[in-house]
Amino acid sequence: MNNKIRVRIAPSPTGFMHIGTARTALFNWMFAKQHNGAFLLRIEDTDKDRSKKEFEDDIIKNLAWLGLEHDEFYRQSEHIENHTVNLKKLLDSNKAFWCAHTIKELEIEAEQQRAAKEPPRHICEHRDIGRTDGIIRLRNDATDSIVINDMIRGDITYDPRLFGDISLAKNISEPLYNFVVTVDDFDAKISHVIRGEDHITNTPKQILIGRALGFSEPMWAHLPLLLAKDRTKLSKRNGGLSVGDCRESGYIREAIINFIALLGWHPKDEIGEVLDLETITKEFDITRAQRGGAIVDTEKLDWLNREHIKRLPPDEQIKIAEPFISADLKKQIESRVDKYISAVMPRITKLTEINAAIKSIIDIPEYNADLLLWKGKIDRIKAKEILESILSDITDIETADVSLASLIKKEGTGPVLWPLRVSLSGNAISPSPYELLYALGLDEARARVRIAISKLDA
RNA sequence: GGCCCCAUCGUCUAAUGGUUAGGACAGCGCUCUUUCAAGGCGUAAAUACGGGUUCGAUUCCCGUUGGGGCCA
Repeated sequence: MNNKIRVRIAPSPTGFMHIGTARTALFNWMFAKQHNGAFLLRIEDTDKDRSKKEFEDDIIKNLAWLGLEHDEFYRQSEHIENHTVNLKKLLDSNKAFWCAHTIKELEIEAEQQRAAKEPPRHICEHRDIGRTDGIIRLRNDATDSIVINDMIRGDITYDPRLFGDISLAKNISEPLYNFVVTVDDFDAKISHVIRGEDHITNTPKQILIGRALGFSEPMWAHLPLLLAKDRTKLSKRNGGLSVGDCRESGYIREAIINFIALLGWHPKDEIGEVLDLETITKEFDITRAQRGGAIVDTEKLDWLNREHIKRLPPDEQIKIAEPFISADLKKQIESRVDKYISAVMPRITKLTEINAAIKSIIDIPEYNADLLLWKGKIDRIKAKEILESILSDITDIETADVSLASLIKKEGTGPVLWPLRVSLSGNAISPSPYELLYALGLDEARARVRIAISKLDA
């Protein structure tokens, strides 16, 4: 099968994986899934000085965590011989040549062109002198317009004369970016190149290089960039979020996937915006992607995180929350960890808030007896009477809600639940009395009610 | 500096010649409720500007402005 869909992401391991990379990965992954194709991960590690194993590991780990598993993996550095072979091919066929101009000379030329408002390009007079030092360039004689047929943007036209002789490699074993990408993509039989808009200008050069090598041209799609608040390209410096940071600050994978999918693409109104990966993949259409850059604003991420947490089944909630609970706290609540998590989960935005939320239940503050009096509508005597009824009625946590229901029927909702809430939490603001009851357990709950009664006596 | 891309509420976006310019988040208000949150209901908020084309432009064309990217 020659026409199998094959896509890739090609991050360089020079920093922690940021959400822009994740978004490109997601769109590629979905495109592959939709067409029963393959999704490749290529680590662009040719820059030895800046590439680090740590970052490569981070990319692999977070891609997996997000659920965007790749079908094939390779490192660019492992393909160097292949780059050299192709470089030689070009040199031998006289399609490439050595340019021996010094960096200094090139800089001066660029400066002059700039001053004269000419396009910055180097048309080299070393083309046919047969030197074998300097850098390797492509002999660029193209005059016909190069048209990129972009799946998102339509036709983009370039005049190839504006590029001059494109640089390919520093030497026979040190190829440059555009050359490497072209060779690797062809080699991996990439059918569709889906990448960020920052690569649009590289595309015509890659097309030219591909043509010289006799390669078939892939389809192109250039995604809008993710922008920081100041509208510049999102990067580590201007507050760009890394996927690892998001995870550590308590965003769950479903929320992150949903959030980045909405940056540059939008589902039909009818199905809403809170969606899982499967649904997004089903609905996604690359040709309908947005063309303008998108500012990353985490307010919506917060909302999506809450929504997705709420949608998780209870046992799953416990599973994802547990790693966020500190060792000290775990020791303190031991066997009741699950119950505390369940009590607190529906009202938190990020998983990192869970420690504080649980602590606020455990550490009951000192409070004034008057707080027990619901909206001033019951007096101390009544409050005490109700709390004593609660104490005698609730003898089993499993049937607590039934006992409370009958008491509420007699006394009213507020008069019963308010003093109970305050007794159990010491606060006017807290999870519901029911949730507190289940979290604290019968013994602790009863102890707290007794304290409340004694306060009313005082 | 050259070339390329882009332009709808604060933000993410829908509407590919005919809509009271729609939705979501955030904001504000009301409401429900045992508190808070959530929920429900409501409200405010946008087609950058100027020319065309057309019976009719958010939509097509040109220009301006603005933003972004790549190159060196």
